[in-house]
Amino acid sequence: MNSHAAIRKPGRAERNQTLRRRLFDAAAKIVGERGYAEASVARITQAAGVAQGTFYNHFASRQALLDTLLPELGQQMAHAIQDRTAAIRPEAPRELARFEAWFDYLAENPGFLRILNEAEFAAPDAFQRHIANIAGPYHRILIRARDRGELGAFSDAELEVVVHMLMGARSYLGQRFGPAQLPDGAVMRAYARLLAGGLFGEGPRDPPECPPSVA
Amino acid sequence: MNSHAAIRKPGRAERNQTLRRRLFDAAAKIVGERGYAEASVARITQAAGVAQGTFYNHFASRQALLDTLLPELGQQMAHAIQDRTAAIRPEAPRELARFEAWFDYLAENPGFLRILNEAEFAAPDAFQRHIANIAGPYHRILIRARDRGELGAFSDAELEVVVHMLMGARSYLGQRFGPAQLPDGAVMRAYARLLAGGLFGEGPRDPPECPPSVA
DNA sequence: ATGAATCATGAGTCATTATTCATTTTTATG
DNA sequence: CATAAAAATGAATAATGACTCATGATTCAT
Repeated sequence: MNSHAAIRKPGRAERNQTLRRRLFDAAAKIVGERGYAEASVARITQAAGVAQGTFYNHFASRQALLDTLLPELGQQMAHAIQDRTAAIRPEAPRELARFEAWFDYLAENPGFLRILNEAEFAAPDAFQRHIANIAGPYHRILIRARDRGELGAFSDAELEVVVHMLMGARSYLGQRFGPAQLPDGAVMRAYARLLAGGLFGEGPRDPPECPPSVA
Repeated sequence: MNSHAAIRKPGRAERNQTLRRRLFDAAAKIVGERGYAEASVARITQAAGVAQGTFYNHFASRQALLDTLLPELGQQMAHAIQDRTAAIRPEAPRELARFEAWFDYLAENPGFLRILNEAEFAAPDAFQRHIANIAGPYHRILIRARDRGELGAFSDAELEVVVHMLMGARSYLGQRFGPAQLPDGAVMRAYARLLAGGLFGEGPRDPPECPPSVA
């Protein structure tokens, strides 16, 4: 039914999808660079190259679009990290790989961290959904690792706390040490050391092996 | 010169201070409860019981007031925590006390966390200043503790990373487990365990000793 | 007390925004 | 091609908000 040449024949549904995506991408770019407050309908539609009224044929309201941003991009981020780390065992190097993948993702998607962090206030529902999306699977991963004997004896509730600690740590580190602000790999090393032996563990089990009993 | 009765004699300077404080407190309350966006000059002045124009006799602009919120309240918070933990030694229990004091402070000042976190976007200069105010001394404290031999062999740069990890962890935990949302003291226990032995430290030196291998 | 400086007031200005709607253009169908 | 449905348009609406300013009150030094 597509004539004989499949050159240009967008079709109404496909066209709608494309335009919706254009608006979404424009919003993501603006929010990532300048924040939610600057993402007015006027600016978004201008960046997408359509008239203001068009916006409301694709989204019920400005807030509706803003609420879509984080869940969608967040899933994208989660998949990017999962894909790179799912196969690694045991859990310790896998967790380090997740951490590294997070920074790589931030480097490739410079606007993401702002979209994520500011969402807590500019799109609270989206933010809660995202946190649940990430924390839930993360929690289950740690529980399984513990059951395999690869973690300390944390309870389920304690592991949930750990998950939020690690997420908070990533968020702050992402802001502060975004591109490459610290000498060499101090960020990775600090993270690895803290997870491997804690802050107060006498001798970290990295270069050596076991703490020398009393020293 | 105050007559013989020191009843009421505000004086211009003192009065100005009082009014400035009234505006500051009103803003802090509104921002803490409803966010920076809701803290319009109209609402602030109404809450403070003055006319809108009065605002500009005490602050150069709305943003100027918003920019003073976090640094001032942040110092207050820092002192509250310092006062309760400065004397504790060694560093491990002291760090735990800081953590506990943070949650106590949040419980007593419910608006603070929002003022802090949203400031990253609503008052970026103030936010950076606050982070520096907290991270700097914190970093020095950890460096001294390490030099006393109470920490693992972290480098200075690594300790800076640790500081930001801990700050991020606190921020996230504060949001998610604000009043008392987790069964008993799982938050404190998880924090203590992670700092004492890391996430992957085989046998944490707490209640049991080793997980039952396979179960 | 008096005049000058300081402060309080709130109505008015100007700019910005989300959203609607009458109209036009495009797309699909008979 | 003709017609109806769907989508695009952009000007109009209505609300909000930061900031200004002319006016009037208060404070202070003399």
